[in-house]
Amino acid sequence: MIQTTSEENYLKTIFHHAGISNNAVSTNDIAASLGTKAASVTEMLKKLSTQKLIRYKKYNGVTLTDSGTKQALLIVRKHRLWEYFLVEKLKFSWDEIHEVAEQLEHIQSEVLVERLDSFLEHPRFDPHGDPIPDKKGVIKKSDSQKLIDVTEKKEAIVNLVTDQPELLRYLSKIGISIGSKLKVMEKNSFDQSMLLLINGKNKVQISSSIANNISVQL
Amino acid sequence: MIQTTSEENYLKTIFHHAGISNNAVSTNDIAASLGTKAASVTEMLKKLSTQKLIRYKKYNGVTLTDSGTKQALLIVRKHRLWEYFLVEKLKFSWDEIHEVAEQLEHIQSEVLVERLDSFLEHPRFDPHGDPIPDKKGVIKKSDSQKLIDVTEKKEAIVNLVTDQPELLRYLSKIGISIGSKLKVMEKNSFDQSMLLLINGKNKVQISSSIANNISVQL
DNA sequence: ATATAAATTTAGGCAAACCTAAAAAATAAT
DNA sequence: ATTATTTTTTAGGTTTGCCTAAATTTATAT
Ligand SMILES: [Mn+2]
Ligand SMILES: [Mn+2]
Ligand SMILES: [Mn+2]
Ligand SMILES: [Mn+2]
Repeated sequence: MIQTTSEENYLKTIFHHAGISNNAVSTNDIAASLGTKAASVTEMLKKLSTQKLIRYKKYNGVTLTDSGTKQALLIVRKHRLWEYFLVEKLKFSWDEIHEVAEQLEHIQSEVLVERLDSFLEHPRFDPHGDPIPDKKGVIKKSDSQKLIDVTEKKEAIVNLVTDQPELLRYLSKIGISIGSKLKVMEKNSFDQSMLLLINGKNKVQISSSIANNISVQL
Repeated sequence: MIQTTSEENYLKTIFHHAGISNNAVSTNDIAASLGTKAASVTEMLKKLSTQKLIRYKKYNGVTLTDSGTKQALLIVRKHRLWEYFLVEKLKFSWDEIHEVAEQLEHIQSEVLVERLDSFLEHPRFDPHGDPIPDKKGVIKKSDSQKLIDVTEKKEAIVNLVTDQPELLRYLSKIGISIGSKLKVMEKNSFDQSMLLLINGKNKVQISSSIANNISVQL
């Protein structure tokens, strides 16, 4: 069954909130993410429920069924493949791509996704470091930890950042990208801010909210 | 002002029916093309009219305004650029691309269109030979005539075919593509069918309805 | 010129996806 | 254990884009 763009956006949002362990997601959280109102969410949950894409019991939040998860993974796959395309082929910067990918992810054509994947030579991560699910919806788990949890004096490689334009532009400005080598010079125990040495060159002080949106591999 | 997908489809349909000289287009023709009913068309015409995209007078058909023409040309530009992309980069065949391009043409992002155009190195014709409007909406007119009008014994190069999947698959089967050299061996004056020599190799008999959907340059 | 047919518009409804305001249920605080 | 707060659902509307059926206008045929 083919979903509407709106239904797809709900599935994707539920997927992102549920995390790997498929926790129940609340009506309010969905509404907040989608910029709609709780009443609208309730309506849509009923619809998705009759389509067996979610498990919904009044007042109890929702979880994705296997079928719903599969659909959500396909949308995420498309989103990330298109983001990779925009950066690698069309020379967009990583902060310009999300909105366009939000549109492109809803293009309905199985063959298009697979041809795009081949053309891009089966990328495994999008420009922000997020893993791209394969055709079957399998995601490669890379071990990664938040920069904020890295102990002083340790070195680490950036492998994932949050896909938020303002953050991304800021990171570009201070010279952080996927693959950057960071050394944690100092951690301020009061406000959790950090002094970083980036690629062995520049020292930059970052706040905890920045450090919270960067993940690294040691 | 940003148009809905539906509004864009109406503009594009009016554009295609109006031809170069921007003739008035009838309600019924629009309905037939879009697979909707005349009543729905009338409704939409009122809406497009208040947006000054068309000139509409009850019972008199519609014409595009300059603004409407500009919008239509942009949609056509996007459709054809995406078709070119699908064939040249993703290795689709020319009969598989129209439906996907119908979706892609509605992606809203000015920068995307221009980056795509650059990436493709500013193609001037789509895979069916249709001209791609430039950024300003200018279309290069190539002189071209219908194969059905070519006189016996003349040779000609295929430069445009109608974008209809069944036709395209048939042409592929008999070995006709853009750039093929055709020699008109015989014209049957009874049913307008033709015997063609394709690229100096194969002789193929085609009906008038096929010949009507192929254009050539002498 | 008048009757018939075809094209177009109007009137009244429907489904999707949103909204606000009010009611109901669940949670938290005294 | 009540009361207050928060969360969620229900009820009733709106907009967009579609529909059918009926009315109106235009075109065609006798
Ligand atoms: Mn994104
Ligand atoms: Mn991303
Ligand atoms: Mn096409
Ligand atoms: Mn085409």
